[in-house]
Amino acid sequence: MSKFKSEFLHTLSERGFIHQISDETGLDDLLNKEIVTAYIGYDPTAPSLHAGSLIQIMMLHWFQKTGHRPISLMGGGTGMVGDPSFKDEARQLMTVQTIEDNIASIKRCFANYLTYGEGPRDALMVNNGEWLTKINYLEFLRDVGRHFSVNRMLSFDSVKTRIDREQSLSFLEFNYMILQAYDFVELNKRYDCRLQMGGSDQWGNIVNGIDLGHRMGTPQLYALTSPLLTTASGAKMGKSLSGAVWLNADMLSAYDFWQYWRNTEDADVARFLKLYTTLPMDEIARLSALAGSEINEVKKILATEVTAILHGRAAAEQAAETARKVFEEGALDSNLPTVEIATSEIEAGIGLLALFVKAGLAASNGEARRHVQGGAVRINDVAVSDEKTVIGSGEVKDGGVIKLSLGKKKHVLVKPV
RNA sequence: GGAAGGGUGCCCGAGUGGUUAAAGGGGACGGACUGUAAAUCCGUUGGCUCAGCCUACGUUGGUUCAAAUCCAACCCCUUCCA
Repeated sequence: MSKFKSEFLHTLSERGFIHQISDETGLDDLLNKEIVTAYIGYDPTAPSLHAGSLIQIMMLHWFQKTGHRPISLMGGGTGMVGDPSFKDEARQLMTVQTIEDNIASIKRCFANYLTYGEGPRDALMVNNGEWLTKINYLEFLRDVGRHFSVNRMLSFDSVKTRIDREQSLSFLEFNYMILQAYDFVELNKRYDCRLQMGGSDQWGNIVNGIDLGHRMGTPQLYALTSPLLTTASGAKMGKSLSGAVWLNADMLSAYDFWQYWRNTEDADVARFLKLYTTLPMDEIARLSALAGSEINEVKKILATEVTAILHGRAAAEQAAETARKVFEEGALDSNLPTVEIATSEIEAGIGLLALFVKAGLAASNGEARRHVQGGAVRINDVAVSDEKTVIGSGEVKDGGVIKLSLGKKKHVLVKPV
């Protein structure tokens, strides 16, 4: 039983997306009455978003699916400042070029979750650099700045971490929340945007936008935040065996993405099915009831469903099949991540350590050496304990590849070309 | 501009002349056990041509047989004063 009338809030509520809403009843009524426009902002701090942002993207997805118009806002302007919220220390400033490149790269993954276009319910891709870069400082201070109380801004939890740690909070960063508040007002003027969503760490920034709206004469604006997601054991979402779980395929293969979800903790499976897949709730309820060895099958479904939305159904099933061959049959599958290397190098013989570095399985010879000493290294599924081993063409198997394994889970094929 | 405190490895944090590639913790990675899970236990966690060598404690110089540790200048941060 949901207390919400609107399909959107009902869906988000039953799937566990909601942390806080500024005015539940007001927002519910509005959503029930008309097509609403909402936005979520993404700062271009890297060339790709990672799994930590996925929950936000899914919110926009459901927003559109339940009949409303989502805006994905690229922080081309705010990215030049850097959000200090809950950060221990200042971020490195990015160059304008980096920001632009990152935006171009980030944009690509959104099309898998949202339908963009010109229709009333089609999603919009907007860059706040459009208006932020044109701001005239004095005008801005007089029109917008006068509505902000520094006393109040200093009291926000989001900046307290910084203050408490006696880390410098520069004036530049301090302005971030003003710019984000202004974004909300600007998006209201331009697109009649009424709702801003985000992670719970964004609450202060969003509420600031609502306040600014009041003072600058917008209609009532609303805030909705999602819980800050950690895994059951407390780790932040989006980190994996080897770094961030990127959404862009050129930074993380569909196979590795699938693996990330396959390795979900038992305690997280039900929650993740609701948040990250679009499977119907009754199906999720059925899957969540499974336990013991069956939960492993559910994890595969989770992995395949999440991967299918991002990388396409075919790629997801391919990843599942590759994993099945590798883990359940111990076989070699040509769809494992592959690294090409010159045939001449193999024929001449290449040191084991150097090969692992080339394959991206180790950052340095020393790290590779330690892995060998730790007994983690296998070549063609045969454990290797001598770090001085030289790999030659004799190691190339039928498929024309050499299989390198680090631990039980990381496998890379080396292909001479 | 003045005064005081501070800048140590991925992060936190000990270390005030030699036995310090730097305690301890966290994180990460590997191994064992399992179910490609969690928990637990064990190991690793600067680089290299690895029983040896090189580089490292904000930066640059200096003192010394020997410096993260002492001195000088500079840079940056915090707090208070102007």
